[in-house]
Amino acid sequence: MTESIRDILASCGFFAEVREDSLDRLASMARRKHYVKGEQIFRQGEPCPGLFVVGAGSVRVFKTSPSGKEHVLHIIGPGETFAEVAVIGEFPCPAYAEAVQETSTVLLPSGPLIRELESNHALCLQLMRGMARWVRHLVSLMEDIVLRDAGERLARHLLEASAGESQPFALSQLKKDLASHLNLTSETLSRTLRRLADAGLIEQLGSQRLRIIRREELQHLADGVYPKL
Amino acid sequence: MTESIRDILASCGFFAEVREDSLDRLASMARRKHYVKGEQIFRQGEPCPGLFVVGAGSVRVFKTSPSGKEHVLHIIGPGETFAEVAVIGEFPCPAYAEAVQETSTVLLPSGPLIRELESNHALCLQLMRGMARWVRHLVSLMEDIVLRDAGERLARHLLEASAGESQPFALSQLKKDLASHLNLTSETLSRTLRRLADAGLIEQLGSQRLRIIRREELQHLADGVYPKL
DNA sequence: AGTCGTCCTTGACCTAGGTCAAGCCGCGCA
DNA sequence: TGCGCGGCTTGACCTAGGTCAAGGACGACT
Repeated sequence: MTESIRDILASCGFFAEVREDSLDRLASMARRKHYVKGEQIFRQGEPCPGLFVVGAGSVRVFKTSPSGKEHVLHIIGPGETFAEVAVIGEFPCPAYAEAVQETSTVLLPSGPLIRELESNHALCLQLMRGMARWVRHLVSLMEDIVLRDAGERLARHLLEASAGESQPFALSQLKKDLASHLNLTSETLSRTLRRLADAGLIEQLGSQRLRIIRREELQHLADGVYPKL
Repeated sequence: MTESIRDILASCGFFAEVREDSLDRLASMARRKHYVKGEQIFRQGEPCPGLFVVGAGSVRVFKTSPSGKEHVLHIIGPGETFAEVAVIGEFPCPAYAEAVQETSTVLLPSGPLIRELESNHALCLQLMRGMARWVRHLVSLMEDIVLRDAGERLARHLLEASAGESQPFALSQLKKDLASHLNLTSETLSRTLRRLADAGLIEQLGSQRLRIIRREELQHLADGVYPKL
């Protein structure tokens, strides 16, 4: 819990290949920020304070519509970062961020970080690759939302979240947040899980854990080959 | 039409701040590629040939679902680039690309470009900023699709496409492609345009041009404040 | 001028998924 | 040990937008 700034930065993929001395420089410009459950980290439209690295806890990044609906873009866990895009593009926060639980982060303030980027080529390359991954993820999320129905979307998500193995695993977020991420209501998510369970493709173990029983068929469903349900 | 490779690169925002000598290096590694109307440029899943810069014409970048539906991510016009993300992330083409019309492009092959990036800091910064913009655009498209209804989506698109002024302007793409981009069917797009026209917010001039009449109200509609239609 | 091939428009109908309402479950707290 | 509250489930109903089908407009060839 009381990891040092250095430790948290080092645990983050973005800074994996950065040289020791520049890691020190980054650490010296960084501040720790701590948030209680439900606390707002920043609001859409605010100037972006900098790049956040999560040390412990998790953060919900989401957008809202005028009518009050919200869409969670991403849940960020330990070792992951957020707001990097706004820092680099130097535009205001494009979304809201809020702590799901008690969360500790490291903040690399925009100004110094941008200056560091001007001179630190390795860091620049890293961030660029990180952003490329983020774009790919976004595009694939969009693809899901636009091209697939609820069942296919959910199947794809479960396959990815289960990380390959057929052991029971925990959803890394509340069902309602997962539903929002997949652009579903929690009611529909609930019903869809039920159908998968009834068809014997998965098994629900309590409300946060589940197990994939017939990975093969779930994969077919995700690919849209399966005769639906 | 027969602009030089240099000219096309120079016309592209990405390379605006790149020094003369590295622009020369880039030009020397580049090849021209020319496509006829409807020709495939690359297919999803193929290794990415490199970064494309459009000189003339336009390119449709889209994804398809197993069931055959397609979603156009972006229409790329002169001076714009595509496939940069795949080059930088070194993953396969994440979508299909196809020439909408007769199109000429410059291709900067992946290998040499990546090597150039390793040593060219200015180029690296440029590409990073370009990607940040692309992420912002993607997020805002997603926001539209997920949080807004057909009317709001269309209103937002029109306001953006009209580039501020109240002059008549041309849609930069076929209506069916625009519909797909906004995740609508062309039927719904047609009906929605009709409603806007009936309400006197816009005027349709032929099938590719239109004019915004009551920008104010269109803006309200886009913002979701307007009492719908 | 005629014919074909796109694209666009319009109408009638349908359905995936959202909305609303009720009840249940599980956990933290007194 | 009971209470309250947030999250989850289920059912009944509704609607935005998709699907299907039938023209209409317009340009590119012959």
